[in-house]
Amino acid sequence: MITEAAKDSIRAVIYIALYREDREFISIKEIAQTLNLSFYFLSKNLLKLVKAGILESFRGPKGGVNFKKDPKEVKLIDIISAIDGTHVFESCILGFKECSETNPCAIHNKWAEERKRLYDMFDISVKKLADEIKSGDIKNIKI
Amino acid sequence: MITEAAKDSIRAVIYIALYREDREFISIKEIAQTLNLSFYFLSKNLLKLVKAGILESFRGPKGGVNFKKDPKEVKLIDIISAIDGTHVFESCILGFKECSETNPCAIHNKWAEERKRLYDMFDISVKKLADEIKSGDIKNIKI
DNA sequence: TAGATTTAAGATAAAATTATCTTAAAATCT
DNA sequence: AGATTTTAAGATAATTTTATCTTAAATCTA
Repeated sequence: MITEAAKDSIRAVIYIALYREDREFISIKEIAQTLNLSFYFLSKNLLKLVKAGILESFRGPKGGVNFKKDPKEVKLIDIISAIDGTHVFESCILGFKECSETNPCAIHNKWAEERKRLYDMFDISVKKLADEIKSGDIKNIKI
Repeated sequence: MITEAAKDSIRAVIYIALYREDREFISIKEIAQTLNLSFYFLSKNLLKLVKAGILESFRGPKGGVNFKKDPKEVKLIDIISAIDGTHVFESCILGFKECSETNPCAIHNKWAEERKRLYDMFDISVKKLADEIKSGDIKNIKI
């Protein structure tokens, strides 16, 4: 559905939103350790978010990453888009180049609805998610 | 979402349901050529369906594959299950081993609903799909 | 029976994803 | 200034998925 790279990145971004508080930058090492992720793999993936303009980074002691865009404006779908692309949400599930309402594959109608729902599921801002978590709307939450 | 192997296999199985008529076996070569798939890759994948008891096969001229189970009893989810497994439909989208109602990840509730819907989307028999196609309920269909 | 056809099985390789390491560059700290 | 910390960039390798080929086994046809 989404790659490991996208999963890790989503978790990292939620972590940043939750724990940045008034810090300038959060080190990738801290994120990787806390979330039990590979520092190497996470570094590469977060770099993609930096290049996509979602995060900014800073080198040296006190360095790390943080949001460049306001987390209100960053949606999970933006993370997935920067890491995996959006092909999954836009294309035929049986792999046909030209699959549409007028020229459908055998399950076009069903999948067309579901892929929209999936897109909508990820069309939620990191800020909103972080707020839900902070407010305790979700108990025993884990990132 | 599902692998290329699963996509190809679903298309092949629909093809068999549509075009087997009263033939004993349909050759993999015919299927691959008609659906524009790799004969090699398709052979390997259909063999998995044979081993899963969904199809049966026969060697030699007049050989090929055909349903072992009644296509009424074969659902798309069974194809996906035999090729990809059902992990996608059962597991946390952020990759947590123990993600549940009482111990949820940040998007557990949303994903729990969507993955059920996805499962249900594939919980349709090949016979039913083939009938929908034959009856013309779906126009300009392509397999 | 000999040759042709078709799936079975396993070897090999190409491509994509994930994982790890090394070196460089930028910033900080002493 | 020199050592340390941290991201950047690129090299390398492991794993998984996809793709292709070869040989074997089963079956049919002539």
